[in-house]
Amino acid sequence: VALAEAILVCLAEQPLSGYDLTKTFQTSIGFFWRADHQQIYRELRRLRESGWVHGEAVVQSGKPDKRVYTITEAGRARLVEWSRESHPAPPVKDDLLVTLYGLADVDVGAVAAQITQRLTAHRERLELYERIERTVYADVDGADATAVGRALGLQLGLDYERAWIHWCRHALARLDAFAPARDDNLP
Amino acid sequence: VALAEAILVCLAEQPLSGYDLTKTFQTSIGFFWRADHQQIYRELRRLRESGWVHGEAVVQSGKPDKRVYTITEAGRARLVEWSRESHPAPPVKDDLLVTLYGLADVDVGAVAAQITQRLTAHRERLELYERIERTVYADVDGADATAVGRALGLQLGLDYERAWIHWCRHALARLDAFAPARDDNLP
DNA sequence: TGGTACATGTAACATGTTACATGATTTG
DNA sequence: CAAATCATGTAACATGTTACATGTACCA
Repeated sequence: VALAEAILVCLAEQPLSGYDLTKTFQTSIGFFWRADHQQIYRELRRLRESGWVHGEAVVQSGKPDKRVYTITEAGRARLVEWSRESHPAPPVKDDLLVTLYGLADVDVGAVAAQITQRLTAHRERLELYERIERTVYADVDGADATAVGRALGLQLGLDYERAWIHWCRHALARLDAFAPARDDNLP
Repeated sequence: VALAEAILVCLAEQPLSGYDLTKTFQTSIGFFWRADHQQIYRELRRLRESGWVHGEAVVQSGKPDKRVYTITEAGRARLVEWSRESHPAPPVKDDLLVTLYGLADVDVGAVAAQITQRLTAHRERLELYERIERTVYADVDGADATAVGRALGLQLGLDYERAWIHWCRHALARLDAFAPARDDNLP
């Protein structure tokens, strides 16, 4: 039920087309909530029906026409209301942890290889966040709500990636002692 | 596509009924993959059709009859195959972070209150994990695959909860400086 | 000539959630 | 006497994923 509100959050900042939203959901807000264009177009239809956004066709030359969506007053009200509702921590759901749980019945070498993959991915993600930290949030401090909120989001990302990196290293050491790694496990 | 395999992991250890599985998915494996009874019964039907499990009706006296599921050889093979596939990190999806992203357009006090709620929940979860650590995994060290896998899962849980607790405290301090807390924000 | 960016959608399917449905036994 | 536990399921709906579908403009 939160894709609707995530879209409203984006539109509260500025009017955007479905295409623009799709890109936003791959980067900025995408760090906290993922959605692809199919979901976004479907949800925009509903938001229109609910009266939380309205769309205007914009004719462009050289490019296909687009439909730019703007949040309505009802949409803004909905957003504030939603922020007051309860948002419990989403449960962890992770295949890798399931393979670990069933380690006796799976390929231990393959699991270790997967953890190595994760380690790389988390390191890359951390570097990305550190770059963002240096470039975007280098100065802001006593700033506006948006800056504070995003700096906190970034901080969580940094903490999160560091915790995972730490764990991956620990897990690899542990698994390696248990079943020494061979390099032929990867597909 | 992983609920099927999560069920197979459980059944690889021991035969279980749908009801038993439901309970397992609320605790042990439930820390890594959540599912309710509706999903489990639906999936068991498919697993039966795929030939990965077979179920036997067990007549009980005093209690309703039950259907106990056992993993087949094909099921075990599937599990090993699955463990060799790629398991990329699941994307973060969290309402609270969306409210933070849109902090300028929501109720800041309510967001702070939500973070307080989270802090409490993560502390409780951490205590639970620490209890499990003391009681269940106090001794095991050079042990079998299952023990190693579960100890690693537990370690991740501990790291994860600690990272969140750390962040919640930081976030509350930051938000408090920005917009001093009032106690009337909760519903 | 092929790839990427722009731009919007539908259809089918898989997965997850909420509600409904039934009924015995045990525990407080 | 009410609630929880045991035990299994269906139905409807919401959400997420994969594939299909179309067409222009620009760049190498």
